[in-house]
Amino acid sequence: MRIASYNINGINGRLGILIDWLDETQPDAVCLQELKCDDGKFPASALEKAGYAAIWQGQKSWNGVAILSRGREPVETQRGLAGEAEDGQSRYIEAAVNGVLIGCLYLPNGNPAPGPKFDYKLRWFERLRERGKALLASEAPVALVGDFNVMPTERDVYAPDRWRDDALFRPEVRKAFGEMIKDGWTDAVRNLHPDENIYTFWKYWRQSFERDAGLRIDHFLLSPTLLPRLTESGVDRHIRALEGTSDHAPVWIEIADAG
DNA sequence: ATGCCCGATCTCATCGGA
Repeated sequence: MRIASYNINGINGRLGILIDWLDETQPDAVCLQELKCDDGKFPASALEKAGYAAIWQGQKSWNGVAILSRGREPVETQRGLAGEAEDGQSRYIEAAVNGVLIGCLYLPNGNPAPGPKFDYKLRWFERLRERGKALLASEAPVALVGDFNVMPTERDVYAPDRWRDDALFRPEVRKAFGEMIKDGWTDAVRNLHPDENIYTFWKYWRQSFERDAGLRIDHFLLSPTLLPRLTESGVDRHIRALEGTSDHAPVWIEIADAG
């Protein structure tokens, strides 16, 4: 079973790229972030023609997350995170797909830091952590998938010293990610490739992709009950090279069938 | 130290992204 994550940065503006990539790589489940469209403008019928059922949590202009499932309906288990009643930002949706519980998330960017946006990021991270604890306690096979907006280690940044004070790399945020690892989650891609420089995002500016000046910020956190089935991971870098593409590349993992 | 490049928006400029 292939599970992919893709921050598409505007789903309707890049629908052709998305459909072609689905046809090419045929992931079984896809977590999308930054839809940048409200619920009514989500391209459900085009995706259905491509063979994918979907659930989504849209929002006009910003944010927005979706889970696609190839050939079967995702069974929604939650949308949004508890703990902040006034939160109108669409950043979390969760569903069971083929026996795996998948939480699709788009963690807040948090810049500028310090400031209210950074505070919101840290609160959101804690709310995710709480949801994660409940999922771990269930002992279900779970993957928390998406754009975490954090580089967990120096290896995940092309130039760490330039990012020290950034909301994606500040100690508070890396610590929050580390707390989830302590809770029992495993960073799937890093687990398979401990010593490689792997990036999933490159700025549009200054020919970042051509220079491979990237960041690894799109992650898969696996529960201990799912981790033994992890076999492979990769980044579809050729998608980032296309004209009119997102600033993120799709990332994927392979999960073996349940024993 | 700042902007660069992008998408969305009732656009001709601003915000948010990371």
